Amino acid sequence: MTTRLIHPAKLDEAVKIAKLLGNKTRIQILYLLEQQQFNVTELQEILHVEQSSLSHQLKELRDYQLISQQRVGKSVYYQLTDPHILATMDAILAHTDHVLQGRAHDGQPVDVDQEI
Amino acid sequence: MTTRLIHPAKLDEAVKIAKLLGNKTRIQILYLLEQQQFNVTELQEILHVEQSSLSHQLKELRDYQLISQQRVGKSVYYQLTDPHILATMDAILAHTDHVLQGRAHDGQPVDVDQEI
DNA sequence: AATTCATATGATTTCTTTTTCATATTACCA
DNA sequence: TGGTAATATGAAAAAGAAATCATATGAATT
Repeated sequence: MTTRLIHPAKLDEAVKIAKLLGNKTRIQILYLLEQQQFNVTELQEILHVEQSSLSHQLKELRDYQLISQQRVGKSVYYQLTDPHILATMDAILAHTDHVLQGRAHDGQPVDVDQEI
Repeated sequence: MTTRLIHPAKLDEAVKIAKLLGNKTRIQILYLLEQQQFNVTELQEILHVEQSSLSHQLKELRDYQLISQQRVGKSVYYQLTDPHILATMDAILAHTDHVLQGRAHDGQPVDVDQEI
């Protein structure tokens, strides 16, 4: 019987993506930018993350080319570069639903999104 | 315009899953167990990971109920508990392909899997 | 041109994850 | 029953990621 492993280069890449998504702030940023573009101040207010910290996170997403910047006067707007990542995020969120459903023993439906 | 955020509980869960997949050994374990069950020694040999280290990784996957154990004599066999995770993994691997294709400038097709 | 607002960056500190080491547990075998 | 093979576990060490702090940059405003 022949056993397959994930090819090393592919594996590295997969781990990188998963790590990027393995952070609250970064997931929320992607989730927000899916809806529209935001500048850094707006993201800061929505996410309650400190300026520098947010900036560092944005850099990670930029470095991986998931988002891109565009300067408008004093502010910098961010948008999704690679909508393909949304499919991956959706898969994770779908799994999340699956898990939350499965573990919700009180029969209450799980509230999925939150308006702000 | 109304902006949506991911609900906190869901977000936490999503981050957990993503983190679990954000590790070479753990992804490979899931990829292997998708194919068949393996005991710890077999996994060790295939993955070249030290016994204790592997055992700790298996525990994480167990704790999150992605895999389960079954003792057979002296050895312990592991299997996937929640095949739903495979959809998530596939999405990540698909994104990986997308990225590797995009960055492959030499026109060479990217070798995806590896037999062992 | 000096000041202020928005954002970025590098270095340091703090927190988290992973590995390693030593030891425990459980089953099999002589 | 004592020994050994397979796996698990807790604690400590090492490696990695995130937050914080101080400062830099770049555009607007006075």
